[in-house]
Amino acid sequence: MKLLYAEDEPAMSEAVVDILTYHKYSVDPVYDGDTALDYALNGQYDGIILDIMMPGLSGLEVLRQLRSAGCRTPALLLTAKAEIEDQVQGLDLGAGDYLPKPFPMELLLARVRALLRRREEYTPNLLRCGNVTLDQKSCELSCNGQSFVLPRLEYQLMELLMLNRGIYLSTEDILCRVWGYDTEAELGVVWVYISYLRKRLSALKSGITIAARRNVGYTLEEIHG
Amino acid sequence: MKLLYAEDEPAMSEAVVDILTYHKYSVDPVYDGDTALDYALNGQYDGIILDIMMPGLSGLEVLRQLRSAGCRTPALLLTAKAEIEDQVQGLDLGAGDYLPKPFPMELLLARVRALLRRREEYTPNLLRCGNVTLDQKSCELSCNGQSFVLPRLEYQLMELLMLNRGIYLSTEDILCRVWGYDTEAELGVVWVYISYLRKRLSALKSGITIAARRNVGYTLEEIHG
DNA sequence: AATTATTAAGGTAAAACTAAGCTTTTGGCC
DNA sequence: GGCCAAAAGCTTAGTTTTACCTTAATAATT
Repeated sequence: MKLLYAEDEPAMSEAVVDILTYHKYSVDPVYDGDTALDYALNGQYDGIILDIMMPGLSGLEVLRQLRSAGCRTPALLLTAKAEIEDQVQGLDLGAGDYLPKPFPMELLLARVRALLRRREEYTPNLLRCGNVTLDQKSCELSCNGQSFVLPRLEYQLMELLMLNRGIYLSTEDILCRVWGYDTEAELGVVWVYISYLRKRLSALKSGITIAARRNVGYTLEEIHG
Repeated sequence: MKLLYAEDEPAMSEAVVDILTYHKYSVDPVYDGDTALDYALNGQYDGIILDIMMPGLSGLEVLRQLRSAGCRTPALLLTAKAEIEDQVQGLDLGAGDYLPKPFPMELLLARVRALLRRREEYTPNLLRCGNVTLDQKSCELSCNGQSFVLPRLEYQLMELLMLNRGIYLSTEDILCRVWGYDTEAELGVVWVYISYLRKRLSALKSGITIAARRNVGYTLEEIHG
């Protein structure tokens, strides 16, 4: 589970990151509102924790802009001053929850769990392309009633392609975004995994393929005709 | 995609240039503010990355002067000190984004993509000459409903010609600007590619040709009469 | 032990380049 | 002006290189 955590006070941030990391969450800490907004819009998070009082955009403002951009990721607001007005405003903006500082860590963890549970109930986490679906929770690639549970890298590659339909992603881009920019792996592994996915898509008799353009990259494409 | 990157610290610069080049960006590295301003004003860039702390003009100052000169190229600011005041100032000056050092390379790449995506929304990326169009994203050369996807070198040559309509470009110039100033290739290869493009333009029954002037160079020309 | 990840090797088609012979232009010379 | 030769430009066919694809073998995890 990937969380975004915006908090300007370093000591506070470090403590919370430690506790969340210890509990197996993957946390991206940011230290101001503008960065938080940027990360939230460009990254794929399961939940967002926002301090309200921050340099730049306030947590409330970040949330407002996120929602108006169509982002539905559940959010939890933190604040030093437990003012009613802020609370109301935050909840109106679609914050799932609201936590006044200071708070015991147990409470934070409980809230985070609740936040993520709520997400799981409502969001099916299904990516779709043509007649193929990819379940982001179970990593199942399905089509025509059949399905595979994809291994980690195959899944991540498929997800990347599905999230970028119509955009050609270069081999280097893919390597960097799936394997990490500092990976030791060579370009060839991307070709190998593209090949694996193609095999699966054809085994499912899916209506989509991975199209390649020399010197450009790969993208998902529906077969028509 | 062409980027200008101003950074005074050599190790940092080299690392970033490497990673950007690897991802198919064409990067011009400069090492101080004055040079950055000069390049930005005289070159054609799709994006500008500026370190704030630099000898000579600071990144902020470069940006200020650029904007006041009417340059709208999207910019990304980098800085060691994540100071609020700088950030606000930078964003007010029309920097599209702001990235505090140190940062993970993935983040830089994500920012650059976002920066250029924003630009692409506004610019249609279509070059036109007569009844022929060249799509700078998909490399499609189109006319009368028909089209070719051009290979890399043919595309770059066509782009160069389209960007310099009415100007005669010498064979040496073309070799240097398409193949690179340090290429091993001989002049003849330019003639070969001119020939390829002429063949395509005529296959499309286009209304333009590549005109040659002995001892001068080549340019695109509309056929009339 | 089984699944997943990576490397290595061999193949293919497209793209890039070379070389050779051709055509056109230019300018000197009668 | 007309002729010729040299230079410049043009085109094609064939070769080399690159990028991509696939499979199989090996290594690492679980």
